[in-house]
Amino acid sequence: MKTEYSPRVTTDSHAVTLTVDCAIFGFADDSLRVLLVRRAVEPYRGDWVLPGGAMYQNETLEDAAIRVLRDLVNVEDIPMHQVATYSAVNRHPVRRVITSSYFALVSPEDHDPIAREHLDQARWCALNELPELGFDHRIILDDAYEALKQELRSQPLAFHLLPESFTLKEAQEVYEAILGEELDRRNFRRKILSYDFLINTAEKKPGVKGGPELYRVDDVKLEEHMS
Amino acid sequence: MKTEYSPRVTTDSHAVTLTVDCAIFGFADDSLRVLLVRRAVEPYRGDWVLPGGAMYQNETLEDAAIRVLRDLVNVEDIPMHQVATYSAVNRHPVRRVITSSYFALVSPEDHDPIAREHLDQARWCALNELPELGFDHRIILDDAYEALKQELRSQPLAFHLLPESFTLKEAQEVYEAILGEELDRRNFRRKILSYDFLINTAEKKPGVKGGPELYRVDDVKLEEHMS
DNA sequence: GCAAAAGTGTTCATAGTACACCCATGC
DNA sequence: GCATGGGTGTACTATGAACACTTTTGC
Repeated sequence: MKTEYSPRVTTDSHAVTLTVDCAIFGFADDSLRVLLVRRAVEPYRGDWVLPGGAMYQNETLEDAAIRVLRDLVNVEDIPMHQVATYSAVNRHPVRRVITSSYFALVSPEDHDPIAREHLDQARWCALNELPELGFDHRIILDDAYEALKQELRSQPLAFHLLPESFTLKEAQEVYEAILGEELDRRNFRRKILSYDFLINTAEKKPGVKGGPELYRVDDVKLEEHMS
Repeated sequence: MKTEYSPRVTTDSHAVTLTVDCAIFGFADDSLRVLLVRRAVEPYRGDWVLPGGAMYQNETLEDAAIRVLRDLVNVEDIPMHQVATYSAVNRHPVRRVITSSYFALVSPEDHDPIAREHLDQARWCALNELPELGFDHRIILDDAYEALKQELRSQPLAFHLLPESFTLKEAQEVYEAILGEELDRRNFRRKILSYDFLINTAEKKPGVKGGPELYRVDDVKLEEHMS
């Protein structure tokens, strides 16, 4: 681990710490999960929280969020979306800590998360089985989840969760898990096929009843749909 | 344009300043304006920027934004909306400054803005006549303007700009100025009358051709529409 | 062959957009 | 009385929601 300093933020007279907290969402076991870590130090020792950390001197907040993501699940090139900045005076019981939140959407099976430093556990937690979270992280998580859903409704940002080729049913299951609601199969088909980044491979997925067709994404055209 | 600023001797290499910058929008002379101030000190001396300032020790970012608003135009009880946080390492040429942006919508005629401290001018500037802005404030302003438009499309947040009673034409002019586009009179009527917070006062505005009817807002019901 | 899943099209409701006529008022 | 602006209603379009039947495959 690098020996970086987290900058002390000066306001008019006193020190404020600036951090990022990341809601890293992943799709596993047919449900949407979020990566939580458990604190091994005070305050909130033993409580689950969103992974986060102090911003370093020569990086942006987004850099810091990407670093947190990389250190935890060893994933890069995943877009981080800024959600909001939380600055309540007493949100940290000891110091003044202001945090900016980000969310990302990854494939959990890629790598196991690693609990580092002042953490003793890390796990993918289903959204409907959340423990109580330390600090104001439940609010941050809820806000991030709303932002994720809103983004997904207007942009196809979940296709990197799928394998190289996939059935529309699999894509629909990802959408349903993220949005937390069931979707009509035909309406879903029509909607995502109306984009033009899905390519029918003319192959059928073997071993599955019904013989579903396999699709893959045209990365160039998909990129055009991400504004 | 930009001139030389006094190079800073680094005394604390880990210091970051946390500020707010406010896009305070107002409706005057039939056009949407934004409050700009001119810097009287380096860096960006002589350049127009969004009003802002450092967050104090015992206030939130929102408190700071409200304070900036109050100090400049002496208006309170106006909702401030957080837009985003900007943390590019070199966005301030001298120090590391991270800023959170807010927007608000006020009636400019209420009070004249006051240039204080390290500012020498303040004025309401029409959005289509913007000067070049210092720092990255043009980007911040553009983002805030987009956020304002998006909010207005989904929430009736402009009615506090209107007098106690007003005609629908006057309301429409406010909407058109903010959204930057002309609206169809009948569609606009239908849309805002479909909400239930507008009360027809059964009076007509005197001195105006056509005899437009005066409306006022039911504050309780309006509040219900603000989520 | 039969159960389960995949592929396909139509209808309806809703929201937004475009548009034309009559009425009230100021001058 | 006439020009200007205010008030009203209808048709078109796009978008999302609801819904049923046929075809393919695993077993």
